[in-house]
Formats: sequence, structure tokens, C-alpha cells
Amino acid sequence: MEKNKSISKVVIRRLPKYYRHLEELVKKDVDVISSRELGEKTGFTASKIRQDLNHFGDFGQQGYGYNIQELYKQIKSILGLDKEYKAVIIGAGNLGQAIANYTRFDKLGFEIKCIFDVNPKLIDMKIRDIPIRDIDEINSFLEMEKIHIGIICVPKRNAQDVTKKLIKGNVKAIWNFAPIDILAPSNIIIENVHLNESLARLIYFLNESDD
Amino acid sequence: MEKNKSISKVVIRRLPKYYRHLEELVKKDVDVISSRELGEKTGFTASKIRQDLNHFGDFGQQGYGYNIQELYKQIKSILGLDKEYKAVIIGAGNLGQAIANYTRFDKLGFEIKCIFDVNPKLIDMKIRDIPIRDIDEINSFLEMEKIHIGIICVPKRNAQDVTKKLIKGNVKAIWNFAPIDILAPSNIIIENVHLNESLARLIYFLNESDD
DNA sequence: TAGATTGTTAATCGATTAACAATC
DNA sequence: TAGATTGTTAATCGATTAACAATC
Repeated sequence: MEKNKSISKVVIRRLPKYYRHLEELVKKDVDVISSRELGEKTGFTASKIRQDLNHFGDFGQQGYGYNIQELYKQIKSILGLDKEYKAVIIGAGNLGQAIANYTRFDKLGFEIKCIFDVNPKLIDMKIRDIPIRDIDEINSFLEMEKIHIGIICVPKRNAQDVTKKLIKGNVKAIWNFAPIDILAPSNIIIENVHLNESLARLIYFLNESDD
Repeated sequence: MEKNKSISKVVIRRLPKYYRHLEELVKKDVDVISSRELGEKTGFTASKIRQDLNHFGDFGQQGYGYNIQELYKQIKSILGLDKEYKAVIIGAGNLGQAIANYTRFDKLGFEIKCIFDVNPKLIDMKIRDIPIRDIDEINSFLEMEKIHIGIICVPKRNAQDVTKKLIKGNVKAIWNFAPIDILAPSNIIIENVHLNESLARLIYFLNESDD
């Protein structure tokens, strides 16, 4: 069943999109979809989709298409979305609060255990039952509770320092919203959300389209 | 000077990162940098960097390196960051407010003119001098004022509808934070920030690293 | 001049697309 | 069976890396 011999990153990048569309099809009680139809939804070519899905099991049937239920479950499992993850947010500013309030992530098996900040005014407040604590307590907190993911929502000048604290506390993955390339050992997973770069790209294409 | 014969998308994706590092070097008053050194900062190979930069002018000097000031200015201009852009946010929830409050975007020549929402409690409030108005007023607002960029921060079920309103109001680019692939004519620029996909990738690599 | 580093071409690598036999 | 669609190989395309002559 598993053919997981190091699937390339470009394939992995596409998986969450497959997952999202399959989820909607499951909700709509659709049973089967062909690579061509899935291509229309995702914008990928049918050929690319067949190549991608073949990296994993074989849930396709010739002359028929793909079983949506099975494919959905399988991709969910490949992405690891059938497990539970604990996270903390560092930085209770607007962005940190927005993420804490975003309940949709729950569906990815994702629970935010605590938010840390330096601002005394915020400390001991709660966001959706999630407590905000003093950043000085993060060390002892991480010793007490196994946390998988640290979400960095602090200004960029503090991002590297926060990273160190997280790594010391045995956090294995960092979701970084600070506009900086944080440094970490190679066994630490880093996923950057660089909104400024995204916006800069948008502006580039906006100008290009004017020509 | 311009060799802008359709630069490939992978190169464009890298430009904002060059820009960010060059900006810091400018601040530090560094004059020159070699492709090798810039490679250490960005994580790209020196060879790739030389190829990339050659798509544009020639600000390199053999035996010497790249003039940082010039290169910075040029990339700024290529990205279109030396112009002014007007934007509106649709959706004054946590995410919309976080973006409205994020002053760092100002440096990209980016001004948020108005926020629209359906919630009567929010309407007529202000975020950093930016007024929140009723979504029903968006049509007349967009007729009055030329807006370049619409920022979608509404729930996914409303995203497509909002898109239509923006396009009707002559908005040319959409920065989409809703977890859905919105549909628009091909002349409309769409830049997606799919946080759920980003998180799903993070979780995948987190699991993979456990093996 | 000698040393360094770019600009640029050629070689390699990887990803996408096309094609079609296998098979449901 | 006939029609449809996958699975998979081969062909194409594009991006990256290597190499080195040009030149500051």
C-alpha cells in the first residue's frame, strides 16, 4: 500500500488542495471522480493528478475513476491530519489573536494550548478559553506539556529569540509569520507565511498586467 | 536596461526575498555583495542568483560583486514597490483587523482605504483611521475611488460573491485569505494565502520527520 | 598584474505533458 | 461487449547546477 519513497516537495505542496476539494465532495456525497473532473476543480492537468495519486496507493479504477471516500481518507492520513497536535502561539497581537480565534484549524486536529506575550495588559486574559501567559513562563510550560507546533506571531526582531526558546522546549515545528528567515537545526520543521512576500508578488503581477 | 521578456514565475517568486535581504543590507550601509554571500543569506545557490539577476539589468561587476543600492532600487522598481496602491478589506473579523493594523505593509506603498463588513456592530467603527462601512456601500464606494487591490477576509461561503462585487467595481487584483479557489476572469490577478494548506504541509513534514 | 567574481553557455536534473496499453 | 478512464512509460519542457571565459 505504501510507496512512500520520498515523494517530491511539489507533490506534497499539491496534496492539501486535493484534500480540500475531496472534503467538499465527501460532504456532497459524491462517490466517484475522474482525474479529468478533479483537474477542472483544482486547475491541475488530469495527467499530473494521475501521476500524483499513483505515488500513494491505488484507489483508482480503470474506466471508472477514483473512489472519493477512500482517496479522501488516504490523503488525510498521508498528510497526518488524522492525528492530534498541540500548539502554542507566541505573540498575542492582532495576528496571534486572529489565529487563536480561527476555529477552522480545529478540523486539522490542531489545538492551541496557550498564548504567550510580553504585554502585561494581555496576560491572564483569555481568547476562546485559551489563556494568555507571560513569555517568561514558556520554558516551564513547555517542560510540563508536550507541544508539537510553535506559532510565531511576534515582531521580526524577536522571532529568532522566540525560536530558540521553542527549540529548547522540544517543539518540533514552527509556523512562522514573522517576515524573516529564522534559523534552526535541520530537524526542526519550519513553514513560513511571509505575507509581505505574497503582497509583493501580487503587486508585481498587478503592474505586469498593465503593460 | 529592461530585458523583461516574460520572466518565469519561479524567478518572480524569489524576488521579494532578494528585496528583503537587500533592504537590510542597505540599512546596514553595506555597499557590495557577491552572489556567494547573498546565497548564504537567502539559501539560494550563487549560480541561481547570478542567473536570476541577469534577467534584469547588469549591476554586477566582475571581480567585485553587486552594488547593493542599485540592485535594491532596481528590484524595488521591478516589483512595482515604488508606486502607490489603494486597497480595501472585505471582512472586519480578526483577520481583517489584523491586516488593517499591520503597519508594515505601508512600506510597500500600500494604503488601505476602507473596510467593509455586514456586522452592524462594527460599522462606523475605525481601525487606525480606516473606517468600517456596510458592505452594501461597496459598489458606490468603488465607483467614487479607484481601488487597485481587494483583500478578502470573509468566510469562504461569501468569498465568491465578494469577488464579483470587487470585479464589478474595477478592482484589478485580489488578495484572498478565504480557504477556497475563487473564480475570476484571467485578467484579474489573484494571490491566495491559504493558511490551512500551509498548516497541512507543516503537519505533513512534522510527521515525516518522525519516521 | 593577480585574484576575484560576474555573465553566460552547456550539462544535468526534475517535473510536466502526451500517449497508449491495460483493464474495469 | 464497447466505452471510459486509469496506470505507466516515453517525450518534452523548464529549471537548476556546473563550468569557465570575460573582465573588473
